[in-house]
Amino acid sequence: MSRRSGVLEFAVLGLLRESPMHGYELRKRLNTSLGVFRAFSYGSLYPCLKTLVQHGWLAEEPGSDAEDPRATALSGRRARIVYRLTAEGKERFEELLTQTGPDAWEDDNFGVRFAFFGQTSRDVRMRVLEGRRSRLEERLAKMRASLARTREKLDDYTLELQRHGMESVEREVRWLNELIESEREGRERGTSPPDGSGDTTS
Amino acid sequence: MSRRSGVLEFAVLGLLRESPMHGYELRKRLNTSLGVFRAFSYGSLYPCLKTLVQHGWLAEEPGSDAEDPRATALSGRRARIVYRLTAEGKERFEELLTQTGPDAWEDDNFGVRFAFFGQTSRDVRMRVLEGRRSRLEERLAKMRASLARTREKLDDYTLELQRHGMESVEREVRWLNELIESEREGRERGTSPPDGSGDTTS
DNA sequence: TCGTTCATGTAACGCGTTACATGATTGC
DNA sequence: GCAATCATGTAACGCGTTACATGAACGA
Repeated sequence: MSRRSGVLEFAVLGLLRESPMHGYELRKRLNTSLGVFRAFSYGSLYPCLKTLVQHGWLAEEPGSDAEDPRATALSGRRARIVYRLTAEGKERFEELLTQTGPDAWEDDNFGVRFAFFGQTSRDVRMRVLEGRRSRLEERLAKMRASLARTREKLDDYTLELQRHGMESVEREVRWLNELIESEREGRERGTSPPDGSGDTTS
Repeated sequence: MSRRSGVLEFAVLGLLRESPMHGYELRKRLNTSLGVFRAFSYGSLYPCLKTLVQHGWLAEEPGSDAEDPRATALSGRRARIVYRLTAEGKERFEELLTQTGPDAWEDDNFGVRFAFFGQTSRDVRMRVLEGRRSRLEERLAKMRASLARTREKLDDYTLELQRHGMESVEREVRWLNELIESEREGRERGTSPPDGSGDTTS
């Protein structure tokens, strides 16, 4: 077996849930819709697609003017392979959506998770948001403690760096608070996030 | 050969420049002074130390007695190996400091770079800061373009995510502007960013 | 004496990239 | 016809982690 990726698997399943696509297109979407944060390469994508097919979560479909991609490939003509999410694939995606990971799976890949909130039920959204918030706050506590211990020993640049780092984390916590709040005041539908205007405290 | 790490190498050389240390101690420093951002494990550290010794950039010392008061403050333990930066190591570090990398070496590891600004000359600091700023602005341009192209097709959560991402980047650009400004108004010395005072090195 | 922290190290794996190889389609 | 882009794929490497193994000293 190979490539039990995690993020990539999740993202692929999520994108294909909206509509079938071939690999090339898929990669472009990964780098625009989601990919402001993450940029995957073909070297990751194609092997991943293969294993997903092997698991039965995706099905290959012939491209537009060919019947069987493999057969046409042998006859010297390259057709694109369009991937479609199977019923099992849908289940799998659902499972991954719900999964409030045992590890830091939600931490590094929070962005990707968030990108699929439109597909997610409200209570899972809440769980993910609150989970991230609490981890960030934990981290913040550590930073503060560490800073209190070593403040005098650090030079000014290091100090400024830490200050800026903490500020960023604090800012994200506030952002999460807003999101959680706006989830809480009843938006059952998968749309309409907080508010259009980005006002943030300074 | 193994482990031509980059960041880790840089960080180790930089920390050892201040004072000799053994691996265990080194790792702790990596996870406090710098390590709010990066946390290295022994599995990376020890092999790295070995190759640095092979290159002649570090020298191993028996590490018991009182030649150096700081490194041996807790002496009496197991035969730990204290690493000291050689003259060649100092050169190497200098070289890495100056190196305005051909790749994204400055991008992912900007934090670590910044942490050693105290050791860095003002013009190099400027180059690094401006380099990062321009890369962030470039990225910002891409995000804006991509957003303009696909705005209608994205659901609200994705949109909010991108908005927040851009805001963060914009914020960092402003931070960099302040830093650059404060470098520009004549701080020839190796220290004294925004607030605080004091001088540690050079 | 027994668990914890200190201290050093290795092997295997994870997750992804770059570089390479191949061929088809489009546009000038 | 020839370059650029579309499209798929593999092999090798990069950079780091976790899990494991070892052992000395400290504290209760």
